[in-house]
Amino acid sequence: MLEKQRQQLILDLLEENTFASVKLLCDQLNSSEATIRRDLNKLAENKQIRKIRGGAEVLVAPEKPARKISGSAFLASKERHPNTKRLIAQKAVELCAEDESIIINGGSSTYMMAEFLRHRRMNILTNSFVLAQELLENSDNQITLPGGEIYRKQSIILSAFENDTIQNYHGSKMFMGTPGISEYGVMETDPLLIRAEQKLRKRAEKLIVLADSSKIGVKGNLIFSTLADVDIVITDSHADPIILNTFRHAGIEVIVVEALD
Amino acid sequence: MLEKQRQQLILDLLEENTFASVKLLCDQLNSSEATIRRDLNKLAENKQIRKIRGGAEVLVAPEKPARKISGSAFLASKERHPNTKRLIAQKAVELCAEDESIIINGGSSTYMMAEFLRHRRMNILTNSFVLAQELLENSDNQITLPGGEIYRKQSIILSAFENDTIQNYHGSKMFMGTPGISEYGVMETDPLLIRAEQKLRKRAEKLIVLADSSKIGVKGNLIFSTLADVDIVITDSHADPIILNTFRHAGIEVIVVEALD
DNA sequence: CATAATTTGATTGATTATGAGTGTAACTTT
DNA sequence: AAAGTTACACTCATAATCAATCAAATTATG
Repeated sequence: MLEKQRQQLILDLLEENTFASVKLLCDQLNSSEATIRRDLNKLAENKQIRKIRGGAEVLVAPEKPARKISGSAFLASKERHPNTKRLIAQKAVELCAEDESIIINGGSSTYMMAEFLRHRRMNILTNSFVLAQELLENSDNQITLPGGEIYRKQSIILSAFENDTIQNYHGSKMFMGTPGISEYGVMETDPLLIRAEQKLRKRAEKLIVLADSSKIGVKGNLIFSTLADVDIVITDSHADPIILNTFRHAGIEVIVVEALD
Repeated sequence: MLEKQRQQLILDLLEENTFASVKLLCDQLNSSEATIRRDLNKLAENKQIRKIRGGAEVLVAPEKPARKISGSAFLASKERHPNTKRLIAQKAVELCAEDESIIINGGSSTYMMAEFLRHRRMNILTNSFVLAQELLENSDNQITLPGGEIYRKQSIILSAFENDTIQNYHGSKMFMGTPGISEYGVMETDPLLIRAEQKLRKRAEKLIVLADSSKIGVKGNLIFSTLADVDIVITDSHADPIILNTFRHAGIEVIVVEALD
């Protein structure tokens, strides 16, 4: 990770919390104590943060942002292929047996699984606060959450530390969306989330990626996992067949639903 | 690939991610390090990007996305003394300073604290899913959750295991309601909840009990903690003064608000 | 087709960032 | 007050990044 990028993430984390310990930052940013300390010194020199024993805090409490409360988290997001994504989500749920234990990583694709989980009765571990909310209200599934602070930007629970409840969880499948999947693997954009998500991955036997055709072949961003670590990809019929064959050669089961929009 | 084309792709990639390392750009654009560096130099000369060690960043950071929150109504249980309980909750919040770290145990009494936490900015650890929901939507407080499954009966998170995120949490105060408090201590009805709640208790310096007059002197059920472990009791003016004196003798600070209904 | 101009990629050595180790200071616990 | 723990600044060896140089490859031009 780049120095500047790391420092920006430190600022972001402080924005969320007003305070962050050195240990937490090491954990979150995957860097050594020495590096984090150097970063904190630089940021403090530039009057961007205030160093305090054990970590750092924001200089001035940030402005309270005007808040708009509106419907569900992802309905607002301008999705491009809502109907196709819905079909993909449905197919994902169909892969699950009753009473199975699964893991659902937060995101707009996986959020759509909620509709089809309504009349199921499974054990679901999810880091998505809004999905947990939805499932708690409109389904009979057993919901488990990882511990941690709620990352407001995406209302996802950020488990900072290694020893967490989820270490005792075992899921047969983990479902996740992605901004892109290619021969390089599955991508993720948020450096803060990626580690927590990879921790989730370890708790599940199989990884199932929900990726509509606009995600197929898209590279860039951070690599969440290699193709070798992916078991199933669910996509739609507009996906490039050549790339899908690459996936199949990598031992991935590719499920194609019909593209609707 | 043409030079101009390559440089446009660099700009596109930066637009997406804010940062890009030289290595990543080499991979993405299939070019050598030297070429990428030359591109970056040109783009930087034209003030299209800013070079940083290891890569480049966009000139102006993109706006952070607006917060996404979904709404959910909490069905307030038909309590017997809603106005008095509200006053007690208000008094409880008044005990807290800005930026304090506190723990709020789930329950109908403590849920009412949410209204008064609206314009505060504190670090709040709570096992109450609905309280977390409410605070996430209507306050700027930092919310942390213990890991575990959601106990539907009370929508409280049940941390089953010992090694949890909350072991790293430290709160100055823990707030809790109770079905009864007497010389035997603070009571709790649910055997499933009591252990998880006692674990929370250990993470806080002081224990503050919210107990309207109908709870004072009530025995029975399970003992959550002895009086020796209680620091403050907030109750109303209908409470039996003799029992309140017992509390004071046990070293407890008793705060009495006026009974309204 | 040959030659010049430009672009590219590899190599080099200088510069800078990183992580581990160490001793000291600050804070806690006993 | 002493012992123990944690945070911290410092040094040093290693690794990564970078600008400069030069040769090879590509493209343009007469």
